[in-house]
Amino acid sequence: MDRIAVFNNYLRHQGLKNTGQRMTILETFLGSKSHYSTEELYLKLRKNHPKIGYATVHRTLKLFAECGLATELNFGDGQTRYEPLNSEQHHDHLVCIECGEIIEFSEPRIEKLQEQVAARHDFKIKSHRHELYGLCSKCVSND
Amino acid sequence: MDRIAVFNNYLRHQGLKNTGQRMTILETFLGSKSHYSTEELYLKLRKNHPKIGYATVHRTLKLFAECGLATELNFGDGQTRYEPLNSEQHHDHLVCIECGEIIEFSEPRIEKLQEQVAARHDFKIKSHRHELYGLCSKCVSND
DNA sequence: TTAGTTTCTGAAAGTCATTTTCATTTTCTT
DNA sequence: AAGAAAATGAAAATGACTTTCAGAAACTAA
Repeated sequence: MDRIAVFNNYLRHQGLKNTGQRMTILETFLGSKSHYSTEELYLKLRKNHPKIGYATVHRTLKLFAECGLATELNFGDGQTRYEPLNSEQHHDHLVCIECGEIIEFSEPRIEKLQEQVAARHDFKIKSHRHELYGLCSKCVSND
Repeated sequence: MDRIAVFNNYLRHQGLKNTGQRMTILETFLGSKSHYSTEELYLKLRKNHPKIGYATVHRTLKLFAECGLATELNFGDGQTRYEPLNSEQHHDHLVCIECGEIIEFSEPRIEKLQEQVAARHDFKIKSHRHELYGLCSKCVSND
């Protein structure tokens, strides 16, 4: 089942309607590997679809997150970002505080240790956030 | 050098002034192990110091963060929280999504692995954020 | 297909935490 | 003690996000 089908299923299941705007937003969102904020996606969409409003983009991104097609990210710049879920393996992020570049990483050994930490505290993990902030290779050398 | 001296040093060094409000806020802040939001600290201060304004509390907390006396935390509830830096060992957080409890943990092996990840990407870490969200022991058993 | 019901949409207004403004007060330096 | 610089508190502004609402579009049943 591809991601468009996932979304349609979710809509039907929730008694929601499939609209042109939602499809347009989904296609644009999936067709990029960016970590969009609502604002950024809205501006990008506006070029070809000037009639889609900000509120619709916002509401639709939240729908993506609800149905598991996107993950909400927050890198502390005051804007929530949405990452398309590529059914790829789980990953976390390196965030360059100079140029804003976002690099994905995964480290199963860290995940393991997280589980151990949680077990130590009788804590049941539902989700986590792990971000490393600093300078990417380009910005390190330009300093 | 105790933490009050650290703050005074910082003020002098930046050409800022030492005021009664700043000292009051610092003492109250340090005299608790909470993870205060601006709002919470403001309300607590108001009991004994009703003339200290919200903006001053806010500005002062940012000063604490600047001079290293506090760490800004964000657990996704829409409020920035400030944690007094106890010159204790670095730690990260378990956050209970049911009752809001915040548990500190530290795991040097995770820190090590983070460094390895960064090295892999030629990335220079300046700071990081690592939070595990889920249910604390109490909330797990009440489910 | 169509009427009828429900949900959507976009624009504008509303929230809420945070930040800034500004007139006045306080601190610090000579 | 006087002048210069910064701080304060109240109120207004900001900015991301969320809600409202009236008209538009999508679904459903006959």
